[in-house]
Amino acid sequence: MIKITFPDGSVREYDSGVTGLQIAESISSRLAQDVLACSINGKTIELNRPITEDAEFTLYKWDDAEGKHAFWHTSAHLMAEAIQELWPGTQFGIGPAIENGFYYDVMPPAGVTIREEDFVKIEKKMAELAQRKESLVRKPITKAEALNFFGNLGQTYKNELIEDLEDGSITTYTQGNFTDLCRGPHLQNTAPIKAVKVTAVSSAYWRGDEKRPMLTRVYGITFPKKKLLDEYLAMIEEAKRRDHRKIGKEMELFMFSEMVGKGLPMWLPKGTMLRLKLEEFLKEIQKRFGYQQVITPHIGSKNLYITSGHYAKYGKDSFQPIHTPEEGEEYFLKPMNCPHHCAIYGWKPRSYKDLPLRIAEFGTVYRYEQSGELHGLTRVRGFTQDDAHIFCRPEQVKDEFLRVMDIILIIFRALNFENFEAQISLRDKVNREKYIGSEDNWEKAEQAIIEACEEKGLPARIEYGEAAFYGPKLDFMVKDALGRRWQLGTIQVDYNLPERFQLEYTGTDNQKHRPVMIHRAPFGSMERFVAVLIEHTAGKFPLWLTPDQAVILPISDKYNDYAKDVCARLEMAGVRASVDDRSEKIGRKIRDNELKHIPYLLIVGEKEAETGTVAVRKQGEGDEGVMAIEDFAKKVGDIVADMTKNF
RNA sequence: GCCGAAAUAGCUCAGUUGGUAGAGCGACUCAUUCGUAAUGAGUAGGUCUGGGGUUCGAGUCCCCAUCUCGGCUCCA
Repeated sequence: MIKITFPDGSVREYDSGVTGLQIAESISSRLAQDVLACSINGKTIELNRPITEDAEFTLYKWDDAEGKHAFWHTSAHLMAEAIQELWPGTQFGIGPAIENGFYYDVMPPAGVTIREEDFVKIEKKMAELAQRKESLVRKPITKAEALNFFGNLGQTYKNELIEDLEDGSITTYTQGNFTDLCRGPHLQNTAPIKAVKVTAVSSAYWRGDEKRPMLTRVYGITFPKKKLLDEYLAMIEEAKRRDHRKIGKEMELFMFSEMVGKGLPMWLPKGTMLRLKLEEFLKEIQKRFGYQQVITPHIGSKNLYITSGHYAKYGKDSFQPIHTPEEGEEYFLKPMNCPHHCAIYGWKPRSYKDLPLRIAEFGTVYRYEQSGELHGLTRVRGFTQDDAHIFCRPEQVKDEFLRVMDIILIIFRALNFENFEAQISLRDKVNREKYIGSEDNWEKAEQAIIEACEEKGLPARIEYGEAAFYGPKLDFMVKDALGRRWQLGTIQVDYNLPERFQLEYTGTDNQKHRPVMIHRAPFGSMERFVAVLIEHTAGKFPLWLTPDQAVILPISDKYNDYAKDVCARLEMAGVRASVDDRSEKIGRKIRDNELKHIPYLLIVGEKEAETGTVAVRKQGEGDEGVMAIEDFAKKVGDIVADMTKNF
């Protein structure tokens, strides 16, 4: 008999050799039906693997990450089997489960290219194979046997993988006619795979190395129920609907121009209004938190970046220097604001009484991102950081962290980012020689960050080895309505730049000391933040932020003058409104969603013109009745005041 | 940067094996003066991203460039 301990701590006894499935059956038949994999002592295994020792035991269903992982990993094998049947002679690379589904890197036989047109063929074959309910048979195999087996099949990529494995740890899994090198875990058979979708085909270098051959990467996703697949596809559609590039065009927020250059966004009037609102909002908060605004130039001399160390590190892969008529004189577009701010700090002697010194700037920076990496507003070559640098004494780090966190939390609350999490990036636990700064200061700062998160009640994940060489950091991620994770705000401690720029302050002891520098950007960049905000809200910005709070629609040309009058009176009362008098087809405009991003539609006609009123329709909520112009303005004003009272 | 796929009117897209460039929406004009998911008629808009080539003939086939998209890699 062996003792099996369940996650709730209860213990049951089973015969040695019992399988996960049998344990599930002993609990309930329903559970046995739903369960996909299990784990013993934290290691996920198949349901049909005999358990021969006392163990901590967990069952995984679809809702568990481990269950999905086994499901999709098995699906990857299933897709490989399908591809092997469709294109015999295909060589296989690796085929892991990923966050949403799985992929397999394959090298089809010469002359074959897998294209989108082939997806249905692959899906059908996979569904057909899944219905055979083939078991996945696990087999330990020696290294020599493995090399021989895959060598005979001509699977050179597999053999390369095997070379790196340790003899005795190698297993294969076989379902039907397909055998794959794999350590598992898997479903015990392919029967639960009920809905199959091949989602994309792309290419990827073998082992991510651009000098190695290029394999075809086929992406797919599978589900135990067709309904789940439909939901997933609906979610993808929703994501497309929310795409900030699409909404940005519809709302006329920003544009790109081939002539200006790729990755260089231009903010249109409405987008600029939105951005300026955000900037004002943050400036107001920063004023309260003791920041001073500065402005620095868009270029800096080569010497500045040699001092900062960026020249040595990034010179070649960046925008190339700007030359002047003077021989040998070089300037660079600034890739960050820190060196300029360091220069401001160093401009005059500083006392401990001056610290913390907080200098802020909406600083536009230019970085030569790889062309393939550019994406809408989220990845661009010129963007504006809501940057600030805090110069403080080491013992002030925690306090400053708390204050920056306050700012970030105010912003998140104001913009309804409810699902956010934090990641603390600390030093590697072992290799510490690569980090600059004293052990004492690092220790202090790392503790400060952890404590600050605890004090704020912020659930934070600690990642060791993720810190930059110059200091630990805290990043904020928000999850949008589709569960996608976005990195926004960041707070970073820096011991490096103060050192390089020889920044000092005079302490109470009348000695010179090195200040600590904190970089922080609550939005990250205006571009990326607006992109995330668009996708998060699907273009329905909070009323205080949206470029158009109301559009006035005269029911006919006769009331155009009245509409303009309404608009003027609303603007005087602080409501951002515009008139749309291009035609009288109000109904169709509403139906065609031409006005879908406008919170309030105000319809005016004879009755309204006579009584000085507007007929108010709140988008998505319906008619709110006829009200006096000033009453509507007050209503909007009240809503905005209510939204912004906590800022 | 690499691999692949696109690029046609302001927008969304169609354009069959190479044979006169299309639709819907939008814009404009005229009529209609209309109350919340479709008023009617008409007009204007395109060197089919740019440049070469093949061909009697190229939106369509080939080459090069640009930009966009999906990935890879990268991200101070």
